[in-house]
Amino acid sequence: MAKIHTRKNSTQKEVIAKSAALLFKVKGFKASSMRELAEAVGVEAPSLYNHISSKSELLQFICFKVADKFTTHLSMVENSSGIVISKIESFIRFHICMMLENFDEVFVANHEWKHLQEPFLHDFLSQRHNYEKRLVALVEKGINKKELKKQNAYVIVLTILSSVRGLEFWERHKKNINRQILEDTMVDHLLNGILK
Amino acid sequence: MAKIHTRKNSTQKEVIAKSAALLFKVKGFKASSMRELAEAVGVEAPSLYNHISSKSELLQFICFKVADKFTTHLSMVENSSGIVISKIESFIRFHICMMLENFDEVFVANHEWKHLQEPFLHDFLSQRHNYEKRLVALVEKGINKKELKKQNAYVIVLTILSSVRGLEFWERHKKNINRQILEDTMVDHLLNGILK
DNA sequence: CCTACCGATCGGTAGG
DNA sequence: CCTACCGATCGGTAGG
Repeated sequence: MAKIHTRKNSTQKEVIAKSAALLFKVKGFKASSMRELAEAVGVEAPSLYNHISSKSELLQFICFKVADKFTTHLSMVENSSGIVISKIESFIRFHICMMLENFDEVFVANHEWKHLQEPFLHDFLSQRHNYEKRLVALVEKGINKKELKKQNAYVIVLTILSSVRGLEFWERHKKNINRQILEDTMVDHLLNGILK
Repeated sequence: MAKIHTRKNSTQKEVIAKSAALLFKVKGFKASSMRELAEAVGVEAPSLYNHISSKSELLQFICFKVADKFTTHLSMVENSSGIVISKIESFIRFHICMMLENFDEVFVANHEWKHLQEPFLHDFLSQRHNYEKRLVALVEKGINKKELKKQNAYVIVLTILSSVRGLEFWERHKKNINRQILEDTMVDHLLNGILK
């Protein structure tokens, strides 16, 4: 009985968070009101507070769920066998996949994190910084092993991360182009630029 | 006398817009209050309305100033002589330059345009769409002339635009790396990925 | 889950 | 350029 109660609560929280991600993406965190969110969910605004403690907590929930997924995948890639270049390809394809399949949440994590409250803001930025550092280390490993051209590893990581993030602008054109062509063209462009 | 009055007004409006760009960048448009802006400028909030008509007008002013600069430069590139690849290089370097020298305004135009009111929102998006279309045409011309690999031109434009926009994340690290290295590494990475 | 409601803050105006 | 102020809206609470 207690178990069911808990499960039902967390499910409803996830329903709210899903609506919140869409709303925050479209209007931005600050411009989204709890009354709008309540309407999207189908309840009155005060009822939301039976499932969440604040508007801010919703943003935390969304941002850290996204951050965890990226971190988890990177750990997997790091621990896998294979050459560096195929690890980089795997990480690029995962980013593209996340952009296409969890668009609202990834968008919110990318654009609205600045509205996180401390200590969550610091934690989030620290996680992101650590993520970038691990990617730089991966690229440097590829350079040392002569798999990649000798270039500034940080700039390369910046370029790759930015490019895949740019799929935000993709949404409008989703129907006009095949996903596989998108993914392969992008991977090819990004890898050919750094391959030896 | 009338001339001086006009000039003084427009100057003060530009001072306000400059402070607004910084504020909107740091806190976002919706989270920035006119009282904060007034404090940054050094007056009381109602005094701002002697120089601007609304908070929204400030956002328009910033966004369209940026859009105009990009459009103007692209026209120049299109009308210049030379091979396509050097036109693309010129456009990449101009974007990098804008990111580094008009960071606040470009950031706001990139992130806060969604808060523009109609009909300005429609106008802005239409300008941006037109800009992208002209870039796609340029890349396609390069492909037809066999200067570039045969690939989907839109994905290439998307990748390049996103990469240079990614310099937003650069600011934090400005002091740690030489600007010329940044620019050259990025141009090299992006061009080598599409060169034949 | 709801109705009723509160204190804070917002963009902007009146009037000088 | 200022002081004084307004109506609207916000996130969130009380109480049932």
